[in-house]
Amino acid sequence: MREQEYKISNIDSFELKDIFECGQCFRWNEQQDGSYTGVFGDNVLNVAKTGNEVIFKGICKEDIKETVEKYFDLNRDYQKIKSKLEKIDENMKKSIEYGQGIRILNQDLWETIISFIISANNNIPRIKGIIERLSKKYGKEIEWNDTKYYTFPTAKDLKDVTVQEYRELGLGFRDIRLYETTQMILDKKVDLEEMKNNPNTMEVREQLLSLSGVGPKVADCILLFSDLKRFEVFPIDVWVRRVMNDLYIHNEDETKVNKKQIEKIAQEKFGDLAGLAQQYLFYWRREA
DNA sequence: CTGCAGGGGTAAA
DNA sequence: TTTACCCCTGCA
Repeated sequence: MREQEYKISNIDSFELKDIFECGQCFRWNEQQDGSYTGVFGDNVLNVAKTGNEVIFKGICKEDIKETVEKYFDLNRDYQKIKSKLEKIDENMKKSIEYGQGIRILNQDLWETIISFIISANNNIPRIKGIIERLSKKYGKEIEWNDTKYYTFPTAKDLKDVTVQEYRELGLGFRDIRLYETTQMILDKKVDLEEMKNNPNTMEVREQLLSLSGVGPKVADCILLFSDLKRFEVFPIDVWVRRVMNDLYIHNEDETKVNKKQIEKIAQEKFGDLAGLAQQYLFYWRREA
């Protein structure tokens, strides 16, 4: 554990707000000066951007350059992906213009599973609150700049936590789901390491769906936002349903739009980049 | 002030 | 295909 710093100049597709507010993560918070501080793995990092320079600094377990490159997906050519998506239609072009600085983080699989189970039928401020309380109570403390931060608890950390204790943290009806999923993962009924090595996304998806509290939407978010990094999935929530209906389907009642129909259009239009297309459309529709 | 819908869905009926 | 679910917020 040591304080480190790393700077990058002239990086494309990297805007703090786009990355941290596009709905993929819950543990990054904006600071007074516009920078963001967050916890991931055993790291506490602050990210600031001034002009065309991005500065990462904080407590980092391994080498900060490698840590940052992996977590922020820096080795992927977003420019190339975006220029491909832009050609699809005017809507896609507009949404990419709006969220041009998005990068899809490589978040820890276990943390992503638990976080998105918590996200079900829930709103962001409350999701963030629950995750903070969970980390504070069961995670590991890391102090930096006179502030205490807490790592996301591991499956082992949660081994003996009861359903009632989850309820007291404010998890609501998600308490039992968190408990059951933690046990399933500890018992290796679902093997997370094996998943990362399995190139068959639909097979991995099925395994995720067997976890308590993981339905189609949560499974797709996990596939896209975790270090599984499967860009061909297309998570459909109320906002995506809304934007897809507005743009391509034009049904009078958006809540009645068939999921299969949305999936078909997404597959045809965006193919193996559907996940990223979804993120631009989602962010654009929700924020703009 | 009270009542109620709705929020980045899931599971069970 | 429909409905309840915990908790919080916004609004009638």
